[in-house]
Order: sequence, then structure tokens, then C-alpha cells
Amino acid sequence: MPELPEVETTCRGVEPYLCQHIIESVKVHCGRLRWPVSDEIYRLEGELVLGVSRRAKYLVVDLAHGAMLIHLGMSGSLRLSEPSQPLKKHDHLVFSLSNGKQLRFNDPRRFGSVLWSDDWASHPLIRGLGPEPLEEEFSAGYLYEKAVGRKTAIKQFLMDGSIVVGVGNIYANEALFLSGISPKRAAGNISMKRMESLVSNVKSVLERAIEQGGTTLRDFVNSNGEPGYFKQQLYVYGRKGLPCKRCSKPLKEVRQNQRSTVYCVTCQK
DNA sequence: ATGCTAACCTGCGCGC
DNA sequence: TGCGCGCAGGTTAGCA
Repeated sequence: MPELPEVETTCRGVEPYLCQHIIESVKVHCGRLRWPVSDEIYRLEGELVLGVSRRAKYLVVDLAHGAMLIHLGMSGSLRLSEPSQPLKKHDHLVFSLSNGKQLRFNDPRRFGSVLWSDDWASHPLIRGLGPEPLEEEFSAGYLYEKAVGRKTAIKQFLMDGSIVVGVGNIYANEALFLSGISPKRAAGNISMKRMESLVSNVKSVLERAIEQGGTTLRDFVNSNGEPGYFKQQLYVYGRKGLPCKRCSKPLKEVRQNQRSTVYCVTCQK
């Protein structure tokens, strides 16, 4: 489900309900996530939330004495609920807050994770991540330099978190289409000019998706349970065989690294 | 260093 | 209706 825009949407949605409130209790209904939920999670109880932010696709809940890192994996979501509302299937963790509300972590596939960290920025899963795509550090010059000598397909390269974070399958497909670059082209074989276009399109597609509240394919909902509206603006993702919105020829699907890639053989070279 | 594979899970849509 | 199959927004460990 969630790529950067969906995580950002979730972050903005939950922040007002968490910030300056205390996590009074933590209930773990199923701790078998991507990484087993550690008993350290109970250190959250009594902690004041100072802020909620995002790094890559991790939500960072900053506390007075540490932090909680939440990753939504493929199917995770966070919802604010009233304690009286019945639990939904796959509500694995419930955080009761001092404002009387509950934050519930739901994740059917359990690829997500919920971690305690004393110093989140140096956590092994965070340390070593590449720059944020919406920050200035992610520039054409940076991407071009990183790509020198790399034979990896550009799509795979874009989705490599040590190069740049937050670009998942949907938006990698979209940015490449918008830039007219074949997803199969070797990363090291792209001119600076085209890298400029690519970086610019990665930024703009992510920004536009955030404005629309993310992309809902089947089950993404924000913290209020509402879907995102970017799906109707997708050019290629999920449109295999349908006409290219630019040249009308049918879009082609291939698999790269176990992920589906959809592109236009005419418009993308 | 780079690059590829399998693995972690449940649910849904499709063809038969 | 039901069943089996393939596929799904992510990321890591492990091995060549």
C-alpha cells in the first residue's frame, strides 16, 4: 500500500492527535510483524509525544525519552479510533492516548514493523538510507554521479533506498513515464539532461500524490479511514494493455526484480 | 561493491 | 459456488 505519499498522508493525519499527548498504554494483539515486536515497546507507556515526522517510509514518533519507528509495509495503516469502537481484523497494536483516543496499527500482511529506539537516527534500518527525494540533496547532479558505471536498470536504481528513499513501485513507474525514459535502461547510461527531467518528475509526482492524499489501489486509507485520490492520475501503473495517455498505443508490462513495470515502448526510450 | 533470489504474510480477482 | 493460482503499495538477509 504505502509509498512515500501515503506515509506522509498518514503522518500529517495522526500528528495532531498524538503531539503533546501521553501514550498511556500499549496493547499488542499480534506481535509477529516483519520484525517481532519487542517488549521494549512497553517503554512507550507514560511517554509524552513531542512530534511525529517521516524518514523514508518510516513514521517517527518522537518521545520525551526515545522514539517509536513505524513502517507500514505493504498493507499497513494507522487509524485514530474511539476506545468504544470494536477492533477490526488485523488491528495488531493499540495505543491508548491521554486525549481519550486510540491509535491502532492495522496490517493484514504483517510486513510492517513497530520498533522502539533510543536514538532512531542511528538505528540500523535508518542509518545508511539515501537522501529524501523532496529535499534539495536529491538533485540531478547527485543522481547522475551515483549512476556512473552502474548497469542496473534505472527503475531498480530509483527504488534502491541507499540511492534515494521513498520511491516505490507506483511512483518509479510514473516518474519514468513522465520523463520518457525506459525503465530497462542502464542507470549509468542516462544523460545529465535526462537525469534532470527524471529528478524533477520524481519530485513532482510525489508532491502531487501527497496533495491528493496518496494513491488508494485497494485498501489504503488515511488516519480518518478515507482513501487517497491519486489513482485517477496514474499514467502507467496498473494500466497494462490500456492505451498510453500520450500516444494511445497499448502499454506493456514486464517484470523487473519481482516487481511489475508498466511502460510505453513508444514514449519511453 | 554489485546484483540477484527467496522470504516474510493475507486477501483478492480471475479462470475453470 | 468453490478452488487453485498468481499477484499485490516493501524491504531484508544471504549468497554468487
